[in-house]
Amino acid sequence: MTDTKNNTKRRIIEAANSLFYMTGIRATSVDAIAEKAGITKRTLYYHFQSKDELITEYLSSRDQLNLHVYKKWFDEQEGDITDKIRAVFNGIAEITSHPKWRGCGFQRTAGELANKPGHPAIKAASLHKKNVESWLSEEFCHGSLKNAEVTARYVFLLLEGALSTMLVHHDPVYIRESGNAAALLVAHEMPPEDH
Amino acid sequence: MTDTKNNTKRRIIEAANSLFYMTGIRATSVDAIAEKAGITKRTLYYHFQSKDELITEYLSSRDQLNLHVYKKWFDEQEGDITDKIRAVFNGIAEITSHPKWRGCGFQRTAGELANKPGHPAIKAASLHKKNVESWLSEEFCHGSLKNAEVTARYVFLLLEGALSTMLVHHDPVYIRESGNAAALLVAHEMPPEDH
DNA sequence: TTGTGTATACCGTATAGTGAGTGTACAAAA
DNA sequence: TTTTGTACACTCACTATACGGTATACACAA
Repeated sequence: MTDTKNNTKRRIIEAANSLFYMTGIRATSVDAIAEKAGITKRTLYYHFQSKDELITEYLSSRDQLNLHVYKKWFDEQEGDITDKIRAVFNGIAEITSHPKWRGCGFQRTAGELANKPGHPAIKAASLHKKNVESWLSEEFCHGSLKNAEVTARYVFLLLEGALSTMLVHHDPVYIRESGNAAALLVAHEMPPEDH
Repeated sequence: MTDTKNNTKRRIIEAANSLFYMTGIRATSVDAIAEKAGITKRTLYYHFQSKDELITEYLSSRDQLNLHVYKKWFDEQEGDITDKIRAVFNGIAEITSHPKWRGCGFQRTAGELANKPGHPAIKAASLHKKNVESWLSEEFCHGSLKNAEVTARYVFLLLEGALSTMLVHHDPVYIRESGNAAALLVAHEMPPEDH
């Protein structure tokens, strides 16, 4: 049945998501994923052609989910754009402080696959990051920022810097300070009546 | 002879450096390192207790080397601090555009070892990043910047963002724009007579 | 000077386990 | 009857590390 198929496939991706993220791509065996999904390895290979394909689908499945979290923090914050941007960084500071946080899955996967240029999973990571930047750019346009695109890129770069620094230092202060820098750059481009 | 010992040890670290960086930590076998160093695996284990120890020494050996490159770009650039900072980002844009560039080794190693909190190699990565930030802070102090420490952190975060973004997108434009943002934040803190 | 003990530096060969991916068979659904 | 989804048992290559053993060099006692 197609329904069963999708269900099994979803369970596999869920198991892959959890293990790839917590343990790392290379350190996670296909056996472990199959076991966690409650199926045989042979069944996994019925649904996916290879481990590489599974890696790619894992990352792709995270794209909109992660983006949605950022959007929620942004939208639910009262105030002007600097307040909303700060809210995103504060949100990140909070979730990355959780002991189960293991860095940005997209960055880490791209890092592990750095020896395989052109790997589809790297493209999935690239796409996700482009989506984050585009979203920022749109919000800044709607907010009538002067150099919306460039500013979005600055904020995006600070976001990436905050994430990768958190992975190394495990100190959320860096994320909040990154948010300060972002707010500063955004305020610099705000129309006069808002500031 | 101690001389021979150091020589062998250095050769091992050199081989480890090359393979760990190009291929990744987990994807590199101890066998491959021994072979590249031209020794037996038994000899490698005579000089190093474990693969983990080798990983740690590999990263530690890169700390001052990488920092020195940044310093050189900074020192050799004529002009004010914004010019010098831009020179650092331009230098990074150049080397990261080389086809053999595989991302920041410290970030990538921290990413691969994310499932082993407290791993000595992660501490080595953390130390290196602290050294980069401290160096920036010192330079900004000597340059009489107003909020030297905070500004150094901002620039550091942009640097990390530039490196991790380059790993995902392979587009050096991001690095130059990151340099623009850094220059902007630095200019904002410069004493009036210089600006 | 000669002999003996000990540390250094190295090699070749196991070993116990894990890795991704397959061949074949069986059951249920279409 | 054919297709679809699943399982068991397997291959073969690789992996970190352990073990047993050897050649050289130097220190000190006879």
